[in-house]
Amino acid sequence: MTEKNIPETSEEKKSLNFIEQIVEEDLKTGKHKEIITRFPPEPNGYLHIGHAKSIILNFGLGEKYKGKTNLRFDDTNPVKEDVEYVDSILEDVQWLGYKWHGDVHYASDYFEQLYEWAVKLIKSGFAYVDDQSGEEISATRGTPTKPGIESPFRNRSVEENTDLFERMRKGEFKDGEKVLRAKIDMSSPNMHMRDPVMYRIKHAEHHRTGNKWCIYPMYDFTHGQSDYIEGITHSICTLEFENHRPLYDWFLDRIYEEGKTRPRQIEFARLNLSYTVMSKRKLAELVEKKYVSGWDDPRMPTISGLRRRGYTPEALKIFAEKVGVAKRENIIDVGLLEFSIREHLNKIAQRVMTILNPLKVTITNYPEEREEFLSAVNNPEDESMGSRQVPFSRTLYIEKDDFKEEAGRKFFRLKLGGEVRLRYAYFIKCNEVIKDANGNITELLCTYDPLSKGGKSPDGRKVKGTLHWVSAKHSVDVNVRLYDRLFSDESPDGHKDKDFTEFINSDSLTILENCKAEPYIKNAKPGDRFQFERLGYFCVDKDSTGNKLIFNRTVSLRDSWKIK
RNA sequence: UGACCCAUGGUGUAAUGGUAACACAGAUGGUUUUGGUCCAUCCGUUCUAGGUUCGAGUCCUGGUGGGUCAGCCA
Repeated sequence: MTEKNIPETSEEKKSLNFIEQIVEEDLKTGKHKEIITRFPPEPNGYLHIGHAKSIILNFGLGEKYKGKTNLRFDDTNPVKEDVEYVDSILEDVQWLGYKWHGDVHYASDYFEQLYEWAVKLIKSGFAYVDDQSGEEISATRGTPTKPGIESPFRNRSVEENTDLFERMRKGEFKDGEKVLRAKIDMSSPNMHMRDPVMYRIKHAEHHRTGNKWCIYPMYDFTHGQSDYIEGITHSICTLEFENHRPLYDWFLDRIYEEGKTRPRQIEFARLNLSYTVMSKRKLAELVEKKYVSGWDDPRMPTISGLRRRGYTPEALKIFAEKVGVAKRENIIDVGLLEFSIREHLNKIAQRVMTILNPLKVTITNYPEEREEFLSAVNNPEDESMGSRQVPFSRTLYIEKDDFKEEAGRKFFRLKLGGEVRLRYAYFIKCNEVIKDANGNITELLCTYDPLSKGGKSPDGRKVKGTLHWVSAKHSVDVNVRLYDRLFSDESPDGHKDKDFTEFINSDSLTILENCKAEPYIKNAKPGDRFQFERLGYFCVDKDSTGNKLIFNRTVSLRDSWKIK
C-alpha cells in the first residue's frame, strides 16, 4: 500500500478540556495509576439535564481513561431525602447507558467512620461542641468583610467535648441544642473556614439508617471523606463549591494517611439552558402548581421529561460533547439541544406519513373501489432499514397547511389549478374546492396523472412541491401532542424584579385529536420513535391505550421556509 | 468596600508564547420525490490600560464587568 504517511497530526487529536488535561497529567506523572470518579447526587429530587452533563462527564472520564466511576448518594440530611428519589436516579443513570463500579454507595454507609474521625478531631483539639443557638452562631459568624466572633464554648476541654459529643449521639439533647464545630479561624476571609458546623442534631428517621442516628454530618464533613474512603482520585463538582475546597482539604489533611489515594476537588461550570429553569426548587414549583403534568412532563428539562419527550441517551451525549466543560458561566442555546436530537434521530428514525390537520382530497379520476400499495423508503439515511408498502386510494387526507386557494410563487404546495407530487404516489392537480356554509374548505377535488406512479413524471415535467398524505380508509386515528418552550423568556429566572413564573408560556402544549397516520404505525409501542415526514420527530407516549396511540413531538424538522 | 473564580463571533467551546479554529444559530447559493438531509460561501480590531518578549488571546500588574460565599441544605 502506498498510503501517504500523513504525520500524526492527521489523527486530528481533539483538544482536551481542562479536567481531561489534569487527568492525563496525573496519569502521565504516575500520581495515579488508575482514576476513579464519582457521581454523588443527594436523593432529594429528580435529575435534570444539568445532572446529565455531570453524569456524562464523570462516567465519560472513567470510560475514556479506563478507570472506574462510582455512584454515591449523598444522603446526610434525612428530612429532605427519600427512596423514591434514589430509585428515579438509578433509573436515569442506567437509561443514559452507564454502569457504576461495584455496588451503589451511600454516604450514610460511612456514618460510623465519620463519627470516629470526628472524635479524632476532638481529641486533637480541632473540634468542639458549641451550645450556641443557630441564631447566635449565625450572628457571630461575621460577614464577608467583617471577621466573626469566637464562641464562648470554643475552648472547652477535650474531655468535656468528648463527653458532650458522645451524649449528642446518645440522644440526650434536642434538635438544635448543640452542634459539633471545627476549630479553624473565625476571622478567615473565607466564610467556610469560620468554625464550620460538622454535626447537627436531627431526631428524624433516615431512609436507610432509620433511627440509628440522631446526629448527622454536614456536607463539608462528609463529602471529601467519602471520596477518600472510596479511593476517588478526581472529585468533580460545580463552581459554587470552589470556596469549599480549602475546607475539603483541611479535613483531609487531618485524617489522611500516607500512601493512600488523596482525592482532589475540581470545579466546573454547571449547565444552564435558555428558555427553561434548572433549579430543583423552581422545577418543583412547576409541578406543584400544575404548570406541568409532573416531573416527567415532556416540557421539563428533567432526564425523565426528556426521555418521555423522545430524546435518546446518544443525543444527550452529543449535546454534552458540544457544550464542553469549562469554568465560565454559560447559558446554552436550547437550539443546540434540538440540533443534537435531530442529528441522532435523522440517522435512526423510521419515516412514516401522518396528517396532523387533515383535509379531505378526492381523486375524481381514480376508480371508486381501487386500492394499490406503493413503495416508500423507511429511512433515506439508512438503506438497511428497507422500504414498506403504503396504501393509496381514491379518498386521501393531506395537511390543511399544504393547500391554499391562491398563493404566490414561493408557495410550493397545492393551490387551485396547481399540481404537486404526493410522495411515493402520483402527481395530482387541484380542480375544485368545496366549502361549507361558513366558507371553510372541507374538501378538494383533484385528478391524478396515472403515468406519474411512484412520483416520477414520464414527460419530465417538474413540480416544486411534494406532499405527504394518507389514504382515508386505511388510516389510523392518533392523538398528537405538540410542545413549545415552557417559557417565553430566554432566561426566566434571570430577572431580579420578576418571578420566573411570569414568563411561563401559556401556549406550550397543543393537543391534536384528529390525526391520521398510515397503517404502518399500528403496532407501535410506548417509546417508539418515528419521523413524521415533513413534520418532525415523534415518539409514542406512555398514555397511549390499546385503541389510541398518543404521540409526543420530540422536535420539529428544521424549517428554512417560514410561513408568514 | 474581604476571599476565591471567570472574561475569545449572537451562543458554546478550542488555540498549552508562534497564521484566532470548530460547532450551533443566522444569511446567501447549490443538490433534492421530506421547504428534511447533504454541499458551498458569508458572519470576531480575543473586556480595558500598561508591562515582559523577536513575538501575547495565552505570562505579569492595574482597572472594568460578571459569578460564588454570611444554612444546624447539598
